[in-house]
Amino acid sequence: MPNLQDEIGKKQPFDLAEEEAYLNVRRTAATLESYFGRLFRKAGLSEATYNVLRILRAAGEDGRCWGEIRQDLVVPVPDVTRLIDRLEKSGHCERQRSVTDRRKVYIRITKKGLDVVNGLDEPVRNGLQGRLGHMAEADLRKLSALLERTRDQDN
Amino acid sequence: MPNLQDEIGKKQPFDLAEEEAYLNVRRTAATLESYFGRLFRKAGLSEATYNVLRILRAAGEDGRCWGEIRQDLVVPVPDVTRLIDRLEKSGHCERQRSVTDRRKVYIRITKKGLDVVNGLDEPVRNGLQGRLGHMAEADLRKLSALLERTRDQDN
DNA sequence: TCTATATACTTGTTTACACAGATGCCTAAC
DNA sequence: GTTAGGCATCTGTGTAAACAAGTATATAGA
Repeated sequence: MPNLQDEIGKKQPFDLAEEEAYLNVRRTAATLESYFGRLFRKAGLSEATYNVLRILRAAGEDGRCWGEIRQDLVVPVPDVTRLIDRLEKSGHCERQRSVTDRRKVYIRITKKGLDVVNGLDEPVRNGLQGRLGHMAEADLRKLSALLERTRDQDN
Repeated sequence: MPNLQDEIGKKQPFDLAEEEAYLNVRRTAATLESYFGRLFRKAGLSEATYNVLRILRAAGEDGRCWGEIRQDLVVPVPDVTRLIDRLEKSGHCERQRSVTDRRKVYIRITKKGLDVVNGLDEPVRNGLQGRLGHMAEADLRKLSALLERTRDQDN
């Protein structure tokens, strides 16, 4: 039963519910990121590159262009170009300039990239269930709903 | 009403409640991090250095040593040494080797550092209320409780 | 058609992160 | 008092993030 107040050795309870929520979000994210980051690294990926490969897998043969990938990313990344540079260099994806609009570059996943993401499906699913599966589905949905409300005030 | 499924252009709804929760946590954290990161950068700090300064402010005159700071950080940072190097270089804190145990290094906040953190109290509070204040306190506490449960299965 | 502006992406550069291994100091057993 | 082992912190090195500025292509108005 890790309570944040104890975890970080805080003396007084949180006065502001907003602050408590903020810190809990950040800490939980860091915990999950650390776990899945290790998992991805074993496969030679970072969380960001893994997510790009998932986007490319979903896009299929058509591929997806720079700006779309940038939009799709759950956690925004400022430097998508070099992230794709790395994936291309390691053979997980390939670039192809659009013929209709030569500014655009379409990116497709390769066989190698597909194999890597597919191979991660089961570990990821197991990881999710191992770390979050102890909670009832209703509580998880409730959590998601509250987090979405947290983002209502965007900018 | 930003729904994650729409935000990232996902076609099908999430099959796994765990995955939905995971992605929501990550995205919400990134959103908050981005907002407060900008706020801290205006004052010449990163989120990590700001948090260290808060820890040092709470420690007062006694200061706090490397390992304690590392423990206290809400979001773990592997390289606390150079983080403190930077804070020392910019004059926000100072090191002092312990006399009783010369392995330990106590770090104290300086006047300059104190001024910077104090000056951020109000903007941070405003930011928290601006971004999360639209939610009822009960919902925020509920959110915190659910997030803490998320971390029950640790490691 | 020529130019201005917007769009899509790339490159440069500085700074920070991440991991492994090294150093210096303390504690306690022999 | 000497040595073994552990602890607290630092350093080296490669990789990635962050921010700003640049290039090439397209679009739209005079």
